[in-house]
Amino acid sequence: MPKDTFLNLPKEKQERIIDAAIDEFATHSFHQARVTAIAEQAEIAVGSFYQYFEDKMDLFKYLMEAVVQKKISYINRDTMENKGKYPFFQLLREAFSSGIRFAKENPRLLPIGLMLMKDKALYREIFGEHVDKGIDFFRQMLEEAKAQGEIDPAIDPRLAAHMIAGMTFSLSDFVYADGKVDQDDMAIIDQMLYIVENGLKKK
Amino acid sequence: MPKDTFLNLPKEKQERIIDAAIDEFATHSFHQARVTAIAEQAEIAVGSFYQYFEDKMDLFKYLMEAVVQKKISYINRDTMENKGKYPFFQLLREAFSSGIRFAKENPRLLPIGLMLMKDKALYREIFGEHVDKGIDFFRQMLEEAKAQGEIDPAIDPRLAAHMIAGMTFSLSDFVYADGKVDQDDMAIIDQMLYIVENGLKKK
Amino acid sequence: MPKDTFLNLPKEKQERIIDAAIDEFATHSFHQARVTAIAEQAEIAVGSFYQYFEDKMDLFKYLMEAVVQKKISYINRDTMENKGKYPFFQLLREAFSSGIRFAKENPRLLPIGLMLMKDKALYREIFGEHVDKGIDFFRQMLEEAKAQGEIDPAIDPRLAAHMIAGMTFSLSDFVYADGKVDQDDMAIIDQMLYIVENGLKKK
Amino acid sequence: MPKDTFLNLPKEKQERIIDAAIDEFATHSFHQARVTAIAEQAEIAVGSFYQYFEDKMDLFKYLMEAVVQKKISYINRDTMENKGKYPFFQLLREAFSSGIRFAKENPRLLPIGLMLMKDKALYREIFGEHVDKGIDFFRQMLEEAKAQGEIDPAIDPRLAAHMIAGMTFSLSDFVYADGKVDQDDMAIIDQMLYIVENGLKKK
DNA sequence: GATGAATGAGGTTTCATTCAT
DNA sequence: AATGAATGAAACCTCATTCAT
Repeated sequence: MPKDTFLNLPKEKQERIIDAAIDEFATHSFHQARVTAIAEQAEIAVGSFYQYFEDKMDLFKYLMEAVVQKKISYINRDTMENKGKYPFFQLLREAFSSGIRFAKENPRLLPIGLMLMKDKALYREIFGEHVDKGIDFFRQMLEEAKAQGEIDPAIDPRLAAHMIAGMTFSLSDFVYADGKVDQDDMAIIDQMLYIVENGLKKK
Repeated sequence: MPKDTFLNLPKEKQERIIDAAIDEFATHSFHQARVTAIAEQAEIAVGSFYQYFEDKMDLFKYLMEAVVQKKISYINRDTMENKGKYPFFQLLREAFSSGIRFAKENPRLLPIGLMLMKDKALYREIFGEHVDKGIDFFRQMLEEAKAQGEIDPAIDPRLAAHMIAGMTFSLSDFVYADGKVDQDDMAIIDQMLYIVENGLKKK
Repeated sequence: MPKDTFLNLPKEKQERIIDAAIDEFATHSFHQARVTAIAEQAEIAVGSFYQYFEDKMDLFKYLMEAVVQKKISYINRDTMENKGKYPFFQLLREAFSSGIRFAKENPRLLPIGLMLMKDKALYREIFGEHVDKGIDFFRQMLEEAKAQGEIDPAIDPRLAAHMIAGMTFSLSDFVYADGKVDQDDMAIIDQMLYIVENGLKKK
Repeated sequence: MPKDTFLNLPKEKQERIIDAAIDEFATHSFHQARVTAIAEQAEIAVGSFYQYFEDKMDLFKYLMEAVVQKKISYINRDTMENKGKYPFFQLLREAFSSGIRFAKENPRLLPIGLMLMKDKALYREIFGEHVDKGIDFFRQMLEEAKAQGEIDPAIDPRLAAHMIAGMTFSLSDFVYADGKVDQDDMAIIDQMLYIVENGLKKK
């Protein structure tokens, strides 16, 4: 919820500010990140910063919401809208592949997301009490899949959801650590899915 | 490397300080954590803190090393020493079960570990350049298992190692989020292993 | 090298700060001098101080350079530029008289200069390795005068330079200790020169 | 005025402490000098320090008085006692030569003396209001010499005293800067005296 | 008398935020 | 709306001195 002053800014300027913020938060924890540094890199006056945002947290929240939006934007719309029609493992494949595409194209956002994910206090401040939407998302999918008989009835959806969520982090880490994944990315996803699928599916 | 002054302190006092430090680091990032708060909670003078430790980082490093030691202490010694003799999935089971026991008995250490794991700069400061021992550990195990024909030859050990490492985090998270896991912990591990085993093993 | 922020300040404010700094450094050694005291006396916030200067040393260096400039400004320009044309003892007279004028008109700067002169480590930090420009200056003058046959060939210019440099301190001290020298200042210089001249000149 | 505890200490220990103190004060201003550093180097406990001396200043004063005593001890006793009988320039020669001997044999004391000499506030704290005994000493000598007709009646004893005192500093500096003066020291003194004598004596 | 841990006031510096132009 | 100086509350850390054994 930045102020209107920010939203009325020319897009180019908005982007300069957002970019500067991303750079700062990508390399510093929320508390270490300096408003002054952001303003400097964005080539705006510090005072202006406070005409655009309530305070540092205000910008950070805005950033996080934007990140979430962006991440969602990577998910195939059709898949999104017709979730019910697709088999579980195909949805999972879409989730992973959108995740990896997002990670590859927005590498600077990864460390911010990770940091946030691990700082529960911060997370709660931003997304409220209910602590992990990602896990819930997978859990729901798993429960439906279980109901459809797609996966092994012995599986505890809660645990499996945690595992899968963890894997998406692994994927990100993997991409991030090894830099540009020039091999066939799909091959990686396929392998991961292959493992998960073998692990979960009904026998 | 705390100073001798600290090591000569009565155990009870040492613990008070360590406990206070854990509490502070569990709820604040390294930079956000305040020496003063630690001193206050431990009921010592700030000056005393600096007679015990070089500075905040010194304490943090000490804490991290202690955590690593403690974590290692949860691993069954026999398993540790005769790694070669056991089948891969048994070793994995031991790794998971020691991890979950550690997590359950030291819940306050989890957030610190997670935070550290995600702050690469801090991690490097403490454990040096070689960035992820955990992943390396699993990778090596996987390569040997692959050579032994225990796992699917199509598996990329590097990727699988990332996945498994990610899962240990999931496990911790799971334990942490749900608090005291009063159900049969082993059942959880078994389920996770069941999934992983089905995913990885040679068919 | 204060920051631009300082240089852009209204002269009046700059002076208030410089004055406060001089007062503080005149009565305290560099390490004893407190930034807070300077800020208080100058009636600025401590934070402002750090918008003007990098740190305490930055201010001190600036001050010292300003002092040197000011001291130089007291030397008659013509004498400065046509050094070669004037006889040694006339140059010396000019050096002494400019020194005494400087001392009389800037009494608060004296103790700072003296303190600096005696703290070799500090001196080096500010003016670099080459430790005593004043002495070198006199030595050079003496060597030329010796070559011109103006002074006794038995004189060791190095020693004499030390002596003369020492005397300039004496002069300053004299002025400083006795406060406003209301007697004829030139008479003092003349007497000093009379002594030195009789001591050095060729017989 | 150290406490009796100090004076009762075995000479060897007293010296270790004094030496450590000299080293510390020779390299740091009074305020920069650390009691802890002195205790460490002297291999005594900090607590012990405070059983020997009231505080840091107490030690410093004691040191300064010891230095003065030591300096005096370099002056030929006969010269001291029969001051009246000797001609002025011979006394001056004795003063200079004792000074140079002292400087050469106690090089570490020089920077301390210089520092003190330039920190009027400190000086006053230690030697009381009357600011410069050295200058007074020379002034008195000069007045007597003037009365005896030994020196030029036009000379102002006050100024000349300042000059001569300044020169003793020059001498010290000279010795200190150039390290071990292996040339004939007396030659240096003679030259200095030659200059001074020619400058001052009655014509 | 000796020890060295304990104390806390005080100093420097940073930085989010406000203010005046 | 834009600017960037001004502010002052912390934070870290040091060290003279005291205290308890």
